[in-house]
Amino acid sequence: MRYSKLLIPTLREEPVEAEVVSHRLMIRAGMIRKVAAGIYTYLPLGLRVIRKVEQIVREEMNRAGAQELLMPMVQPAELWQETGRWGEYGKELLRLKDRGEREFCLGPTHEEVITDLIRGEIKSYRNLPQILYQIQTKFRDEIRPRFGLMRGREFLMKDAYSFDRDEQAAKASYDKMSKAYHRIFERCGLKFQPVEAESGVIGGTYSQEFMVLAETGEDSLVACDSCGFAANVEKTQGKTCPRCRGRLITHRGIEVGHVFMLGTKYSEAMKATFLDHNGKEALSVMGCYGIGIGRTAAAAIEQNHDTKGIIWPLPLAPYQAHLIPVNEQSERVMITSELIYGTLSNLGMEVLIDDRSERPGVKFNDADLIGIPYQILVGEKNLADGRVELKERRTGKITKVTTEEVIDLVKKLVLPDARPDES
RNA sequence: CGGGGUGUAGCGCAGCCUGGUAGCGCACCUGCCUUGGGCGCAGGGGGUCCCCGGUUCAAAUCCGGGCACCCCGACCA
Repeated sequence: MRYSKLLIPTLREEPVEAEVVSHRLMIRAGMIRKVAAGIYTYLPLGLRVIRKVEQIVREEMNRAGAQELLMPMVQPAELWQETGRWGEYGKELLRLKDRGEREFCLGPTHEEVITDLIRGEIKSYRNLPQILYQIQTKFRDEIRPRFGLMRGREFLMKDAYSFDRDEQAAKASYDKMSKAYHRIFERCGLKFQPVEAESGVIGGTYSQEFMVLAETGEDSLVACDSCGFAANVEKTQGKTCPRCRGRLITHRGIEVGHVFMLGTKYSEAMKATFLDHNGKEALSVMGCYGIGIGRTAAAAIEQNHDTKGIIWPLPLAPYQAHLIPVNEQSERVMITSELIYGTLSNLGMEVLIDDRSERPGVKFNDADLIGIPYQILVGEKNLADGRVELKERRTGKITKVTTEEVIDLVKKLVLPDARPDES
């Protein structure tokens, strides 16, 4: 894509409202803009990153045998009254009435809706297990939204729900999802730690949180230095590991995913039953599994940035290569740039070419801020020797090579991770 | 929801105490100039001073009420 045609409103100055680095950098890099407290517009660059996260999540959910569906954001009060959560959920549940004075809420989660679906459609053990997921906008009227996409009121979440014939089968679904989560966060290029956790308002028997390790994280977790046990702080008292009595070390983290064994809490309340192989009525055993999409993107920035800006892990980068003609008035620079741009694009790469009529310093600084992992600099200076520069954003390392070589190099660096361009 | 703070141009702020022509930097537009790290010169556009009410000859400024947003504490992907 051509920079001059894109809406990427970068800012030189620090937005004062933003406290944490991911929030600041997302605003400065022109990825998001605030509409109201905890409610944001994703600009083109931000949306591309969101789509990258979504796509990885989608691929791994599908690989694990989950099926994608899409449920409504507006949900009728009746379903919530059935489980008793209309009364329990409190002010975080944003309630509204339609023109006929019927009560609804904006969905903060979808156990009621999915259980309603399944009880109507699944009547036999032969149709179990079912794992269904969606990537959808949630609304939780948080007491105090903050930190940009890290804790918004409106946010994108992948939520999955499993239905099984018994505890044992449910555990298998749970393990499948847990394994998928490991793959997802690995593929996103994040350092993370699964921890044992409480199950909170969602209810259920046990749960695991997936924490991205970052100093600025809102959550604390403890990890054993000898046996690998890890838990969130509420779950563990004491300084010694409950498993092996080793030493527990505290870390900060950002909760990006959560897997729950729900048991029969919802199937019982909503009478989601099926006939087992003896023809006897039985309750579905459920699990639910969330991933904060925007929060994952924000966590990636918390973990990958420097004083100049964002350093995207390649799989989440809005573009894979950032081509900078240093002086767009030089014919030679432009011819070489266009050649590289065309060739890389034809190879299926996502290339951003900065064709703006800006001074070099502006382009360099914007490039470092936006944080695309590979920059290709084309300027008179090196072109005199028939060379261009390949700069790695993370290390700042510059390699001077010929045009043919840079195409070959970037191809090798980028294509093993290349995904089809969804836009 | 409690405590603290802010609301003036797209962004960052000054002006408010002591009422009297609404300002500065960045960004934006035009022209010239410049092109390897956020150039330079000249000209220019842009404001319900958060909203409602009050005091006053006169309110961004003083008073009352409301709203929004930010920060600190208990819940959550």
